[in-house]
Amino acid sequence: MRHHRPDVIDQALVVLDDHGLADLTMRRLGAELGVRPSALYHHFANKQTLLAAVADEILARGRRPRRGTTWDERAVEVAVELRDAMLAYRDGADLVATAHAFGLGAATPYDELVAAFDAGDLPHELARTAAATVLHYVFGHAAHEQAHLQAGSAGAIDADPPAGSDFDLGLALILDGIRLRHPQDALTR
Amino acid sequence: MRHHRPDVIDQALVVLDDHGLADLTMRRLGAELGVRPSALYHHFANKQTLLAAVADEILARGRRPRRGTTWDERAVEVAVELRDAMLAYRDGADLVATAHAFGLGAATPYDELVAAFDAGDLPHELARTAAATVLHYVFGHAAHEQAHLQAGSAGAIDADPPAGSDFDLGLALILDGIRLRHPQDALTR
DNA sequence: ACCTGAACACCGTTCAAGT
DNA sequence: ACCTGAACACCGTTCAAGT
Repeated sequence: MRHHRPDVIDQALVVLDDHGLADLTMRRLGAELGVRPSALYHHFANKQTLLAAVADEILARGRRPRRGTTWDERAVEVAVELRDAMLAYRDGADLVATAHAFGLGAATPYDELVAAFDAGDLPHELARTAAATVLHYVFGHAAHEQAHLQAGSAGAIDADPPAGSDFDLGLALILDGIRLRHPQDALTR
Repeated sequence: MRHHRPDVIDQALVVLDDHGLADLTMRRLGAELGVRPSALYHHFANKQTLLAAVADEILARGRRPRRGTTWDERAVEVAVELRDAMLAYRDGADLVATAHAFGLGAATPYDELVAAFDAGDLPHELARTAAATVLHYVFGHAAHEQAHLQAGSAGAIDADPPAGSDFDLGLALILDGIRLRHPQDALTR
């Protein structure tokens, strides 16, 4: 059976969701495709590149229409969409955050956030910092929450209770900090 | 040569700083200690536990006296100390953040942040969310910055310019969001 | 208490060669 | 264009046995 790039990505998502990021190996992925591991290197230069493509696919599958009209509504939409997209796959947050840290893939959420803040007439440097701040928060919160979820089913971890939906509260808190620095309608809400 | 737990941790920090987290393997660490890899399992149950101990040591070495008097000054101090501690070792942010996500080690910064916010008479649930938000931001920002630093010397990564010291701006933004929810002196500054 | 020796069950990656 | 076969240079972990 001959495969193309998208087939490999699709199967990688299946392996990821069924067995987790640690078990998403080139050898296992090859096996599930009925192919030798070396065959994967025809489609991707290395594992890191493959993972970046998988991260992008996770974000693409989570994409949804924008409904908000104001700059802050749109920023929240981007953040929530990103979070939901990552949580839809096992270890999704870890995978997407790592790919982003490496500068590979997952650039669009950042760009969309910057665009939202730019549209809000924030000074551009503040828009970039605000976007990075929101992004780091969403990545960190999702990764932390997901680590605890997988800990529930497996062993390990004793720490604090599941983060649950204090996500919204933390996000609102950051957004308020941003609104405070908004030239016009500061805190008009 | 016979070693004790602290010797192993010290050498692990040397390997980490010299060669990075990816090269911090049980086999390499054993070799640098003049010992078989299996000997390390006398001191630590597994690699994850060892890494958690290394993360704690990084934080312990970065500890500094508290000077601030107000709750928000102390929160900033904790955040900056945490960031500086992680940046002091190669891949430090990645290591500490991962250990924290796994619920192993690195619990003190969170506890200290909660204590600071509690001292500020914030509702306790808000204090916990605020602490988690700051923590996620610090982890994310430091890990991202460090990934770009190591990218400068190695290959890969094309993305945005180094985050530099917009760290303070992002942190101030979050702190303002928290102050907004403060019962008394909201925005007294 | 701390370590060795030897094994088990894996990894990512390269590369000539096949169809 | 897509894949095989075979190899290279590694991993973490276990466990009986040594001192």
